[in-house]
Amino acid sequence: METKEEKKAQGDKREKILQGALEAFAKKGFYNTKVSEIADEAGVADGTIYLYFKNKDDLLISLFEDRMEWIIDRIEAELEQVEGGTIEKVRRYMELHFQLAVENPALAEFITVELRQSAKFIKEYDNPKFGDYLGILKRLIEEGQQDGTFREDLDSRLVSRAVFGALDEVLLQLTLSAEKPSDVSLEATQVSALLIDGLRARE
Amino acid sequence: METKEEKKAQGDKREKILQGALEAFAKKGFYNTKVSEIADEAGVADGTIYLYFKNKDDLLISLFEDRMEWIIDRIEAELEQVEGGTIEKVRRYMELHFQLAVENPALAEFITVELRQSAKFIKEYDNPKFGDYLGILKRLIEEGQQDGTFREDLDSRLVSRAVFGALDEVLLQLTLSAEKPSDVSLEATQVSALLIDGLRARE
DNA sequence: ATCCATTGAATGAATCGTCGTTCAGTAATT
DNA sequence: AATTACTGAACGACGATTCATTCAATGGAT
Repeated sequence: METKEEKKAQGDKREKILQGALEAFAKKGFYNTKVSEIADEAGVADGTIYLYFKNKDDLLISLFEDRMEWIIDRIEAELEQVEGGTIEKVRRYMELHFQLAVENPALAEFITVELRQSAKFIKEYDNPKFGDYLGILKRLIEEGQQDGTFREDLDSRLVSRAVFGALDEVLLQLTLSAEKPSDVSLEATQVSALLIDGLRARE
Repeated sequence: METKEEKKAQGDKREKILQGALEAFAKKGFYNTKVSEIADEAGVADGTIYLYFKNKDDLLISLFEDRMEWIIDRIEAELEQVEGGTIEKVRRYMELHFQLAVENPALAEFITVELRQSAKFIKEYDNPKFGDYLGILKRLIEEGQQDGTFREDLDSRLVSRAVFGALDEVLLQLTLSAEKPSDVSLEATQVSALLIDGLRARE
C-alpha cells in the first residue's frame, strides 16, 4: 500500500509538472515561459520542479519524450485495428494525426510550434521519438510500394517527411486560428485525398 | 553627391545589420542570439542597432518583411518567364522554392525554423508577407482548377498550405543535415511529382 | 584656403530588470 | 526521532536597452 501510494504520489507530481509545462509552453512558447509559471500551473513550488527535472531544457525534452511515446502507442494500437489494405491504413494514420490534435489542442500547439526550435537548439538532442513517429508512416509507405498500391519511384523517407510536413502545416493553421473541431474532418479528408492520390500507383 | 552617399551609407548599415541578424539567427535561433552578437556579425556597435530598429523583436520582424519581399519578387519574376500550362508553373514554383533555399542557406534555415515561433509569439504580428507568398501558390492552383488541369474538389487555400508544408518540411530536413546541394534537385523532383500527381484532375 | 562651430551618427560601458537555479528551513511520513 | 519531500525567498548571472561621450563631416566666416 505504501509503495503504491508513494509511487502514485510521485508519479502524480511529475505528471502534474509535465502537464503544467505543456499548457504553459503551448500558451507562450518555451522561451517566454518562466519556470515559476510552470510551477503555478502545476500547483507546486518552483523548487519542486528541480526535484524531478535537471533543468528547464530537461523538462522540455522529457515532455517531448513522454508525449511522443504516448502518441506513438496510440497510433500503433489503432493501426492494428484497421482492416483493409495499405491505403486504408495510411488514410487512418492521417485521420488519427488530426484527431489526436483536436482532442489535445495544447499538445498539438506545443508540438507543431516547438518541435523545430528544440530539434535544432537544445544541445545534443536529436529527438529519437520523433524519428519513431515518422518511421511508422515510412513503413506503411514501403508496405504499399511492395504490394503495388503505391508508386515505387519515390523515396519512402523523403515522402514520409513531405506527408508529415503537409499534415503538420495544415494543423498549425488550424490550431492557431481558433477553429471549431467540427469541420476538421473535412480538412483531414481533403489533405489525405491529395496525398494518397499522389502516392497511388498508376497503370 | 551628398545625398547619394548619405543614402548609400544609411542603407549599407541597415542592410549590414539585417544580414548580421540573419546569420546569427540562422546559427543560434532568435532567443539564443544576443544583440551584441548581431552587432559583432554586422560590424557595428550594440547601440547602433537601436538607431535603425526599435528593439530586438522589431529587428526580427523587419528581417522577415525584407527577405520575404525579396523572395516574392524573385518568384514572381521567374514565373512570368514560364511558358507552358499551369502544371509547368506549379512545378517551377516548387523548383524555385528549393533553389532559393540552396542558394541562400542561412535564409532557408532562418525561415524554416523561426517562422512558426514568431508567427505565434511576437505580439500582434500576423506576417502578411508570408500570406502573400502562399497567395502566389493559391492563385496558381485556382488557375489550374479553372482550366481543368487540377481537380476541383479541393479547397485551394487548404491545399496551398499543405503543399507549402510538404516543401518546407523536406527543406528543413535538408538544411539541418549538412547535405550537398547536388542532389537537392532530386528531392525537388520527387516532392513535386508526389504533389502534382495528387493535384491532377482524372478523367 | 584655413579655421572654427555645429551637427548627429556611432559607440560601448553602465544600468536595471528579469529569471533560472539553489538551499536553508519546514512539513509530512514512517 | 529520523528520513524524505517539499517550499519559496534569496542569489547571481545574464543580456536588452540606454545615454553620455566621441568624432568625422559639413558649411559659414574670415
